Amino acid sequence: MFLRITTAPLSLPNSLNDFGMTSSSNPIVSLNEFTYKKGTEIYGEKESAEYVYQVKTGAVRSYKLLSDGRRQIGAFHLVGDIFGLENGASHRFTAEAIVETTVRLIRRQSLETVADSDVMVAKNLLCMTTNNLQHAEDHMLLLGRKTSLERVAAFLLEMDKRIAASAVMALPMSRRDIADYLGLTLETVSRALSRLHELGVIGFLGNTQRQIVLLDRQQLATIDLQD
Amino acid sequence: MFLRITTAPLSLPNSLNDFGMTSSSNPIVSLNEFTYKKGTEIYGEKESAEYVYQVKTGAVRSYKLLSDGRRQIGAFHLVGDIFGLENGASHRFTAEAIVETTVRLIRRQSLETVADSDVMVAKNLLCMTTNNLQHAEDHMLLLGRKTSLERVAAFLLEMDKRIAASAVMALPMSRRDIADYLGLTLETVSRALSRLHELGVIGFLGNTQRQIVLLDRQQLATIDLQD
DNA sequence: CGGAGTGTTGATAAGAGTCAATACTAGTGG
DNA sequence: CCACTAGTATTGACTCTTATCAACACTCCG
Repeated sequence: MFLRITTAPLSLPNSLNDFGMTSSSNPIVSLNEFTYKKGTEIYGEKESAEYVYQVKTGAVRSYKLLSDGRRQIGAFHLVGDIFGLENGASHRFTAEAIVETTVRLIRRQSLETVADSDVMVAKNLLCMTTNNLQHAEDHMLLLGRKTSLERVAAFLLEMDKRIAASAVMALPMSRRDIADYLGLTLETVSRALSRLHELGVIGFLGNTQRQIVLLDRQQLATIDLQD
Repeated sequence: MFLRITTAPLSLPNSLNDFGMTSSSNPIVSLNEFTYKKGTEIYGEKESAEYVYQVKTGAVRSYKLLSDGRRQIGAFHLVGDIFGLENGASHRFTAEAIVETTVRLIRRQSLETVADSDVMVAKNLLCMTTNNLQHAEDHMLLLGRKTSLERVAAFLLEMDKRIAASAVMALPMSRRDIADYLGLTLETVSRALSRLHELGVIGFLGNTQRQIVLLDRQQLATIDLQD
């Protein structure tokens, strides 16, 4: 197997805090780390949801498949993001590591137990679910009504908000991943990026095609029509 | 104004129960009814969310608009459905009555107050939000990856589950509404329905085009590829 | 260096959109 | 009650965006 198991330090970093747990409210929640190689599955659709995950390093894609192989990526999970949070017992997406990825694991059951008594934790669960819902709602508008250029512009702006360490954005995902996120083909994504390049809105850095510089955020925002 | 205001009977019907409230847990939550005429707005996007709603009779569409008028309907709310539940302070959709519609109103604040103390209510809020999330996730797959025929088939099956009083389904919404829900044009929806009619999968009842009979659910499910 | 994986670009096809004509339905008022 | 009208639905002809198929280029590894 490709898994490397390590025990987390006892001084909690920030994952439990993200659920609104204070050090006093819950002393011991199983907290481990796993590392997944590029392209490996973290969990499958309809598998029982035993853990909730937080990305420590790397990037993850969550997707659904139709029976003939068509794929729709519902979300990308980047460093710090929590994913795999389901209310029912089973996962509604398949999650895969896009690149080598280390995640923190929280047992779902321990989380639920705490939520039963701690209203603060319960509220945070609701808040996180609501954020996911809001993202899905915005994405429905993109998938249902935006043109290919608008979709790619929206994608770049979203990633800029979430990744941009500096002016340059290092995308972990391939053109195919972007296409399956935006409901397009990889060729259409490539053409849209070329077009934005011609227009002087974005630039490519170095010799890789995944390092993108946003030269004109203003114009990108104009291309991506807002609601 | 088009509003008719009535006070609800003191014996709670089922709306508060839907939030997990027992008669003992909370005696008084403001509970009123409003009636909206066909086509009128119940609330607008970005308006502050003062109430949560439950459809008593009628039907509601929730949608987002792009600046140039393109519309994406995120959900239809039918009898019994609760909508307008936002975590943030403001609505993320515009809600309109599709036909004359009566709703029950619950003050958002009173709901929040109860949720702070009553874990049961908080859990029900989470559960409802999760159901909305699940619907949005499934709809992303439809919008991103399904063909027009698959979308219309999926729509009919969804409505069949939710409306079908008998074998016949009386759709409250127009072809345009269906189109904006499925990310298509009304012409494409009409053609898909005609095609399903030719194929003997559905039938039209009486002299209206909105009464549809599902003649072959099996084949409909085959057309709508599942994940 | 070689080969697999990834990305770009071009030619063509197909599905859905647009525009337009017509039919059907429901609501209005004489 | 019927005729008129506005709104809604269907269908056809044509266009356009995006998908598909294919060739080629680049990059990252071993």
